[in-house]
Amino acid sequence: MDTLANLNTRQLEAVTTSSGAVLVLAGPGSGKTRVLTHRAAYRVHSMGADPRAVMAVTFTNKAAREMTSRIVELLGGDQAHLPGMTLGTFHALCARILRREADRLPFTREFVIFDDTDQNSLMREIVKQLGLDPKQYSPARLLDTISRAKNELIDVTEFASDTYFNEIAARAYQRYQEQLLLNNALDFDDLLFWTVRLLRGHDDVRAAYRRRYQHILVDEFQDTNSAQYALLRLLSGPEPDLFVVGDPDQSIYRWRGADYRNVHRFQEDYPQAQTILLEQNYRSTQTILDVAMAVIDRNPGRRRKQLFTERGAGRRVTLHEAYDEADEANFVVETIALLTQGGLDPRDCAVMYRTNAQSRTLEDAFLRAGLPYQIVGAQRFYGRREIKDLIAYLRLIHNPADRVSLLRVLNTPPRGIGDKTVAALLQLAEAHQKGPSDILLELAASPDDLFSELLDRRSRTALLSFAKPLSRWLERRESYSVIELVDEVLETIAYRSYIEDGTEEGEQRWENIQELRQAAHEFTEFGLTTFLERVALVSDQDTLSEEQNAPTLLTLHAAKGLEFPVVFIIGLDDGVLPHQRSFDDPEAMAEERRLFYVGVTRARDRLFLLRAFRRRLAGPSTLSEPSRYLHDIPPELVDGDVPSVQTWAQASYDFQTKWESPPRPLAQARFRAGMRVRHPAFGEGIVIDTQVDLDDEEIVIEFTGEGVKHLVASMAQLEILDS
DNA sequence: TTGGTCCATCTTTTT
DNA sequence: GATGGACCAA
Repeated sequence: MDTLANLNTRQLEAVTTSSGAVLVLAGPGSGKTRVLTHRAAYRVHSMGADPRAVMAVTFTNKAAREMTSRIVELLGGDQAHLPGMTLGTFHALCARILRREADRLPFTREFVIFDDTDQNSLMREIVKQLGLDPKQYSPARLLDTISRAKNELIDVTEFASDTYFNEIAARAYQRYQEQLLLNNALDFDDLLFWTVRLLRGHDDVRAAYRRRYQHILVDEFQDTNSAQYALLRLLSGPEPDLFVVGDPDQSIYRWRGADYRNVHRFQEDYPQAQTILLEQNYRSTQTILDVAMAVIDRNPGRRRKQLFTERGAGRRVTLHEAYDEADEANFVVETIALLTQGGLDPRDCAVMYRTNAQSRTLEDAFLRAGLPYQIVGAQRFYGRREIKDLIAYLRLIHNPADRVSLLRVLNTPPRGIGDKTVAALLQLAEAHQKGPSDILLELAASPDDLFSELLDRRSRTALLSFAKPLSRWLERRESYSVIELVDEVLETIAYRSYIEDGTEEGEQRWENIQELRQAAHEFTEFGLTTFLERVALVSDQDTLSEEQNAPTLLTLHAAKGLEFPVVFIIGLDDGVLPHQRSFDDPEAMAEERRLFYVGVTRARDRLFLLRAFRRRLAGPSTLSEPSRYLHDIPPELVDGDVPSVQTWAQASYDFQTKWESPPRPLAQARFRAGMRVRHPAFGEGIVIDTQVDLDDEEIVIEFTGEGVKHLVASMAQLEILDS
């Protein structure tokens, strides 16, 4: 094994520097993962560390997997070194600890993990219970407030009811926590929250984990939130071997509680910490790096990095203004087709966007062109209705206390259990101080004597049709494998005939179920608990396969940590990127800029930046302004031989002056089809079509030798020759 | 009382 | 263009 070969001086220093607290500030493409994996391997191989004492934390399972295989490779492909090394996401690690220590906690080791859909349905119920107006107190907003509190490790009793909204939120928080425990469920934030509580409250547990994890390594440190940081401090103890790698410029999860200031906090909390700066980039051309720096250097209050590469300048960045989002998508598809014809692998291309909604137009364009693509996230597999249904059945079998899952599947497929019957069941449960599942099971055991007077015949029959199979599944849950349970459930509830409605969509849904069956099959030896946990903790990034040779479509968030030879970033319009929801918050705006920076720095060789002249955001399509980031890019880095760049530059100039002037009244139509006109750049042409749009007129013109152009009357200096 | 259909609503990013 | 809520027929 050679853990130290092929490292530059800085990287070598990071890998071999002695124990203690070490902070590596690593620019994009500077070998961050490399340093991390080498250090882990070096600890074990050359310093004689027990692999069991090494813990490496990442944010996605994919990153964890990748790290595992790279460490294995470094250790000479010798799997024997790895057993016992702990590699995983914060959430997976916490889930593991909590299951192990469940007897000290207010839930059992069978707890389920609620995803956002589950959280939402629970909160909706609570809003109803509290008699709140869901418009004013939307479940999403309440959950957001609660999540933020949990990330700051603030529990219900500490939650400040300093505003009227927070007073309401405090009540919702209280209920929400009660209901979670009643369901024997934890949400994502709870995984971290309870682990910190556990370690803080139990000296022996804390001591045991500290003894166990002597060497801790953290990837993407800039994305840690307060709870995660507290957890790291608790685990690493007063004499840490704590190695964190991050880049504040790539911090893009503030909205999820991440706080890049943890980087500064780290330096304050560990005054002896070594800080190592990695600036040499092994990924991109210098042009791409220069574009990236030009953009990010405008963010205030940051430590500047001078990114450099030995790769040379490379090609200039291509800017393109499309007419609308369909045109934008077509440009992407056509360009990829062209590049592919030139010998490029389709899988070397990636298309990135700010919001998932933007993927639809792209998918359309790819489909129409008959070209394959793969997409990360969007409608996440485990978020699909049919998958959630089946998982809910499994979760219920695993943990009958899970009311949210029970209520989801109780009448799916429909079996005559409507609102009234559900209400009756819940009331009965309430009256007997039991969970609704317990009532169902008792009903199944003795249908006649119990509750008969409390439920009308219809409800009882309907409930029995669910209760009977449920009790049968519960009897079998120990002896059956996951796949056997899945098949048993599918069979009993006749799920196939329920979702296959003859449409293509139904067909697709059944195929998804088959895919889940396949996944369940792979978990035969691990059992239901592990299966459900994995299902709850997979992320979109984890779904990316490298097998398919097709371009990748993904959000800028999902792109972090990846790289592609050719990158398209679409939707460079103000309001999309930066997103309009961030406009009034300077911190959020700084994050939008970082997001763009992340996108740019994914590119190895070529970068295409696209925007659309008009775009549909919400409601009708409107004219859009170019993203402010485009103005920050030095013109000499931009490819000038794309004809539309001039149009774009002019348009952007005109837009600026236009938006600064007072709104104009509705435009008068000046042009008609058939008119001959002259344009300063395109020459003479014939008007094909015109349309008045609010304060302007759009004209489609066929220019001699230049083809068809869409222009706007106020911008294009058109001269009418004759009509 | 249930279950289907229709309509309005909104759509940032996700472990 | 999905998702939840309101409305209506059986």
